[in-house]
Amino acid sequence: MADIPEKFLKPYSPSETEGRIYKLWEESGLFNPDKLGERHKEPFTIIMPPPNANGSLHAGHAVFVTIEDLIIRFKRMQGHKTLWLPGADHAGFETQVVYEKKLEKEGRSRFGMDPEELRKEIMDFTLHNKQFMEGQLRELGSSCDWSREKFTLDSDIIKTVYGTFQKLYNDGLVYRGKRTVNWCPKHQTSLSELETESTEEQTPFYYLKYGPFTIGTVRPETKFADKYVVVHPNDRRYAKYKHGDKLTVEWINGPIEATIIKDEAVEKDFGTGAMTITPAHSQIDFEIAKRHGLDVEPIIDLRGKLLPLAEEFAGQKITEARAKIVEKLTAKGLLVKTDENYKHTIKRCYKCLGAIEPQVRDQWFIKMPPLAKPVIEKIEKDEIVFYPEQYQKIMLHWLRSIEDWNVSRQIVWGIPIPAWYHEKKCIPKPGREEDVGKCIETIVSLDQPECEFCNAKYEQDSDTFDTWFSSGQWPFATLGFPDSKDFKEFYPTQVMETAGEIIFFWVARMLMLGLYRTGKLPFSTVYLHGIVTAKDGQKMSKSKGNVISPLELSEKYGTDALRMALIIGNTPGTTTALYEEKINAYKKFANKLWNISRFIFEMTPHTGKDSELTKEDAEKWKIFTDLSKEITDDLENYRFYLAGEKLYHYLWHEFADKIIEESKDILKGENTLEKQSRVFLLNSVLSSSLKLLHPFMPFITEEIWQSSPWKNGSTPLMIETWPH
RNA sequence: GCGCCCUUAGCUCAGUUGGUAGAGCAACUCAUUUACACUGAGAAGGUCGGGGGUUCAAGUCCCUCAGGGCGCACCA
Repeated sequence: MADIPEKFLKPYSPSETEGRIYKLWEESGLFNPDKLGERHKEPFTIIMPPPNANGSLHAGHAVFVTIEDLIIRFKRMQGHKTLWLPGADHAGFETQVVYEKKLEKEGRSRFGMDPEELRKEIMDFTLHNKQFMEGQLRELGSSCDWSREKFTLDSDIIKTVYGTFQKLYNDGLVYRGKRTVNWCPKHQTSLSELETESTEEQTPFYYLKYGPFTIGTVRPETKFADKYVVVHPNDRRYAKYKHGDKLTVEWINGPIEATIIKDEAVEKDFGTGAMTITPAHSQIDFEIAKRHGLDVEPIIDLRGKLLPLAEEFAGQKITEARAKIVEKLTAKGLLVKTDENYKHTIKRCYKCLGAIEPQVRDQWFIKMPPLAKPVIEKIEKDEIVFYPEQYQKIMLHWLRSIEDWNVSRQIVWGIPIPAWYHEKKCIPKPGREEDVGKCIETIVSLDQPECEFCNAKYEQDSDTFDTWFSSGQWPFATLGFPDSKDFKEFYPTQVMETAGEIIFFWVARMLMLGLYRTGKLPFSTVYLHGIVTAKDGQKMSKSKGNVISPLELSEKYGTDALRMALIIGNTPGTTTALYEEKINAYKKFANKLWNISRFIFEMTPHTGKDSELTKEDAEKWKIFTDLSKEITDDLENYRFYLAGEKLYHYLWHEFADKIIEESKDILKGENTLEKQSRVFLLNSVLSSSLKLLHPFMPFITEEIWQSSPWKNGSTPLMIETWPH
């Protein structure tokens, strides 16, 4: 019997342990790859997906922290020079929406506020949350290098982002132009395709008399100024009309001169095969208008209200105006019939689920096909490994049908677009009178440009970048592209681990922008975890009231138990249910491990010397080392769920239930050789098991290690050598 | 429309290149000052969604049907 620390006489207490252990790691400096010893040569890098600094961490964050920390701890023990670079995301639109809700509660609104004032307020809010979030990452055991932490609004990040925009502009891959954008009338900004979602709805489909034509529409409220009627060039029903023919028709607010347009975009079999177009509020109509040089007249303002063109309906919200307009159409005898069973999909803002109102606006776009092409080629050559592998196909499918990306947002919370526009007034500088008209209207530049020819000023674009434009450059921007030591040493990184949900938003953009800017793909492995759901498989959401906070769980059951619950049963890409019974099971496991250690420390005074194993013990050792190899192999191949389960099963039902139970008789017995062999076996299995288990349950394994007789000076378990 | 995935024990899910089904939880029967009740022992539970094919051998590969989920794009 040996004396053991008193704490082993009580059940394992995470709350008395975790803070102390984290401090021990952090003070050792070993999260920083530069502080790791000689053994750690080959770099292994993970760039953390920066959590949004606008709230608490949720279960999804806990998953990424657990998986990434697991990989990093495993690689660190194997002897890699590991860098896990943490960050925080200003999360442009997301944060602005969160902040707007806060303003709303306070009875305030962002509209009418001074943009600079608003920006400052959101910055304070974000920085406060950022600090809070960092504390939570620590509680979850993150062994990331805090000395290299980055924020998406750091000046060096912005500089890199501007550099990329400038390069895209110089290469002709950026353009500014009038195009139909997804406009959210509530949030007063345009959105990318990814930021909208479609819902199917049943909407009345109206057939309206438009002169000799009958046209179909679901949106009579946009039709006031419709002066083009479009039919397919091969439609025999309308063969007697020629492209460009004009005729006067009686319309909603009186007679209107209509022009006939023939365009192949019209489906002959849909409706009557004839439609009028509203180019200002429909992408397809806009494209038709562009092809034929037609007028584009706005009908709806940015708040979703009808413009003066609508005469008596002006100022009304489109949703309210529709019924009244239909009433008027009916009264005028223009309504032919209504199909009440028509189903179509409409786009909605992914945040407020309000209907998107297409608007034609001047916006910045990035040409995506040229950026996607080289990435597609690399993926086809298997230069990236996807876990789960079906995401390779999903990614290729998306990249092959990619569309240009609207990167300008009409919100203040973000990185301002470095574009400058020439003032309207233009008085030539003395002596440059003959250069009138040569002034460059738009300049992309970091600094305020000066006009060569006149005294006019350049004003900066008031829009900001889509957050994902800057996040898409995160791996090389955080490492100090292009010249820093870190960039040269740690780029390209090894693994990108993130939520499957943001594969297009983020992963695809990082691949494209990373390859474009640095010539190399930013990572060689993509691991995508699924959504964490409640026990019944329902998505966690505040409105359902089934959200469970990872920090509360970690306080109640211990971080290690939470981590195990998040790893085991969590295969890449699939949803994982997280619930208290499951976490509790691993809390019990932590205690089991605690008592295994207590038994061994108490009953088997460690001699510090290797002993010869009996034939029986050698067999047991062989079984363990085989398992250890299997676990290493599982971890190398990202099968964390399997490795975790195997360790759990072995330690509890083999080591504790069988080996330790039978050891009781051996240790009480008289056979010295058998006893020495068994003492050596128990110590060896436990010390190696703690190492194997450390990436999964870092706190308790480190705590036990610190009390163990085989501890190597002050070296934490965190950098002990991985068992071979 | 285009694409991806799922269906295995009551529940949640594993099952890596085809070798004859596993874990956790729940439920059942015992044990009860044990390193640990945050426990142990034991037993029970599945024709692997249906059908067909390839094979000596299929939960695993191919085809097909049914049910479910997801992504992308859509005609006013």
